[in-house]
Parts: sequence; structure tokens; C-alpha cells
Amino acid sequence: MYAINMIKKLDNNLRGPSEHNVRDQIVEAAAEYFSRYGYEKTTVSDLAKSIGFSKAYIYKFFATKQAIGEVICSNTLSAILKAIDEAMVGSPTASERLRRMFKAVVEASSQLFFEDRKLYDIAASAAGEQWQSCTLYQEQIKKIILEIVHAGRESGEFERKTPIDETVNAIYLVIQPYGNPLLLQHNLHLAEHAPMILSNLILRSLSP
Amino acid sequence: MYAINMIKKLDNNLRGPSEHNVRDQIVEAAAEYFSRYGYEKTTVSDLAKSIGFSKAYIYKFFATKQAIGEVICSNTLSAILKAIDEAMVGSPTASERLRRMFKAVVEASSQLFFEDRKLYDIAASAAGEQWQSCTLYQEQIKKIILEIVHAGRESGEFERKTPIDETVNAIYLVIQPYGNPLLLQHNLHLAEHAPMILSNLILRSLSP
DNA sequence: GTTGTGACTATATTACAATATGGTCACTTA
DNA sequence: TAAGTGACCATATTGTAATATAGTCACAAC
Repeated sequence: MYAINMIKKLDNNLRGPSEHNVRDQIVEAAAEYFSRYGYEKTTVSDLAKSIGFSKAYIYKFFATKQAIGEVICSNTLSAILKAIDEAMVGSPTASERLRRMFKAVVEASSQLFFEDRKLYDIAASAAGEQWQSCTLYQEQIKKIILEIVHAGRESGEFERKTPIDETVNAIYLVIQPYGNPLLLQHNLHLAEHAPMILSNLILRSLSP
Repeated sequence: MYAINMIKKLDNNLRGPSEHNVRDQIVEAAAEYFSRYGYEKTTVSDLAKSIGFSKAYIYKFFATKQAIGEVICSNTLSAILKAIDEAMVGSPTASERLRRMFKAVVEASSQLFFEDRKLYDIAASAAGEQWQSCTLYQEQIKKIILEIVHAGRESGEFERKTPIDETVNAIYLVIQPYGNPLLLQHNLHLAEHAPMILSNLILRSLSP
């Protein structure tokens, strides 16, 4: 569901017909090549050859190579969002949702790091260069936090004195070093314990 | 005070007499050169020429170039610790000490970034490569947090149910992205608001 | 023992020419 | 009009030979 939102919003730097067989072929080839050889090492010509067209034709669909990277990155991050969503399903309380969310963010991102490093690197550099795909991802994370806090306040589980925006912002800032691929790299050694310890801290701060 | 502690512990990779005029000259020259031209761009020969000795003589006092870098880095971080100490002086409450500490960490580090970028870069790469000077710095920060939490618990300002180690660890993890030069780089845009918002969150989590 | 160095090596860095790549455009074909 | 491309340009990247640097060591002077 988040995936669909993200891709629809990601229409910048796209060209030509939005629904087109060739566009899909390009994305498919890019997923393959970027994942296997990395973003830098695959050339636009590689993608063109792979689908049997000329390089020039690629540029009928994407304004830049980065625009292709954005789509791949967006798909990657959408998969993480999906994993987060699934991890939260069936949580009995808002507290539990928050714990699961935090844990899922870290686990999904770490897994990407270890199992699809090339795609992870794209996400990391995308975060560093503030690609649209990344800022949309962060927005979604914030939205999830807002929903959790809102629900927790409604149910009386969380305190209501602090302005909700500040609460959400603060929680987001705490999660950020583990949710942002660019930062997670430097915090991987903490990936095992930090979510638990920080979830505890956040939840203590939320107690009425 | 922290400075003294740190330097004393930093005797790894040092050679020859520990108290020696020439050692001081080397450090002095290194402070000058590293700050002006950066760690990578200054050569050991530069330092040697600058103090009128041969390069080989430098290696009578330091086992590696990095060992010289460690001293400079250590001094830099000690200055930050000093600034933190001074910022906390006269705080009426533990809460206030924590606020001031967090603020001072970010301000001192940001200031280093903007006003002595070359030295900042040394600290950042030192953090990335886990130099001793950096791990000692982080220990000191943790120690300061422990003292604040301890005092706050004694005075009844903070809750006492959570194991104090977990509390300290959690607070440390929250501050880390702003206190660690390697991470601060990516969070500079948050340097203005994050300390306040996160201090608030931490203090809510500490309320009895 | 302490102070001090020139000469040396293996590795790292630079400079730069050769090559490759991102991106455009006029043009063809159906 | 939509599908598709070869030729082209400016910049980025690479390969590599020349240079520079970190670090050692045997040795000299006092």
C-alpha cells in the first residue's frame, strides 16, 4: 500500500508515456543490474543492450540515470515499509506496535544491508543526496509514528500533554539513526540492542 | 580535567621518553599543520622540517603518524569535554544539567565543524576507525550521563525503577548521533532543534 | 646511554593521456 | 504520431608511469 503511494508520487524526471511496456522492461533490467553490479558500475548502455534497444530510447522514458535509480530505490524502500506494516499487524496495544515498528525498521534495513548490499548502497547514497524516494520514505515512517502515537493517546495508553507534533518528531529523531540507510551503516553494531533499549525509553517518555 | 585523564591513558604507540621537549614540539607543529592543511596533506617530513629535525627522529617519539594524530584528536575532544563541563557548571537541577550537556555537546561539535574543519575531519575519521582517542571520549560522555542520572535519582528528580545502566545506555544512544563527529556530519541540519526536542523526550522518560 | 641522521624499501598517491559514459539531437521508419 | 537510432559532445572514469610518503635501520657524534 505504501509502495503504491510512493511510486505514484515519484513522477519527477520521468518522460514519455507513464504506462508503457518498455518502461517496465527498463525497470526490470535495472533491478537486475543494479542489484548485481551496483548503480555506478552499470551503464545506461548496459540496460539498453539488455532489453534490446538503443541507449537513446531509454532516455525517452527517463530524463536521467538517477531517475531510474530513484524507481529502484523507491521499490526497495517500499518493500521495507511493507515489512514494517506486516510486522505491526495484530499488535494488541500502541506500545507493542511501536516496539514492533522499531524492530522491523532495523531488521528490514539490516537484512537489506547483508543480503542485497548493492541495493542498500543505492538507498544509502540516495539518503545522502536527499533523493525524492528517500524523503518520501521518511515521510511514511513519520506517518506511521503519528498513527501509533495518535492511537495510543486515544486509548489512554500515552500521555497527552506534550504537543503531538513534538512527540512524533522526537520519536522520529530517535529512530532515524537506524531507519536511515546512510546512518544505519555506522550503527549496525548497535542494531541488536538499540531498538529494545530505545523503545523502552520512548515508551517511558510516553507514559501518562 | 578530562583532558588530563585522556592524554594519560593515550600512551599506546608512543615511544621514547614520555616527557621530552621534542615530543612537545612535534605535537605543537602537528596541531598547526593538521589544523591548517589537514591530516592527510601534512607529511611527517613536513613536521620534521618544521621543528628542524629529521623525519627519522620523529619516529623516536611516535610509532606511527596516526599516533601523532591521536594526540591531536585527543586534545580536540578534550576541549569539547571541557566546554561541556563548563556549560554544566551551576545547573540547579539534574534535568538542567542534562539539557545543558546535550546542548553543549552539539554546539561544541558543530562549532568545531564550522570553525576548524580540518580538525573536525580528523575526529570524524578517528570515530570511523575507532581510534583510542575517540573511544575514550565516548566513555567520558557516558560517565557524565551516569553522573547526571545518578544525581537525579538521588535527589528524587528521576525515576529509579529502570536499571541505571539501561537508562544511561539509552540516553547515550539518543545523544550519539550528535556527539559522534562521524554521525553529526549527517545530522547538522538538525543541530538546532534536536537537542531541545530530544532532551524533552529523555526527561519525560526520566520522570518518576 | 642519548641525540640524531642519511639512505633505503615497499606502499600510496599523483598526473595525465586514453577511454568510457551520461545525455542530446537530428533523423529514419512504420 | 509513435517507435526507434547512430553520431555526437562534454564530462567522468580508468590505467599507468612517475613521484611522494610512511616507516626502518645501521650508524655517527657526544
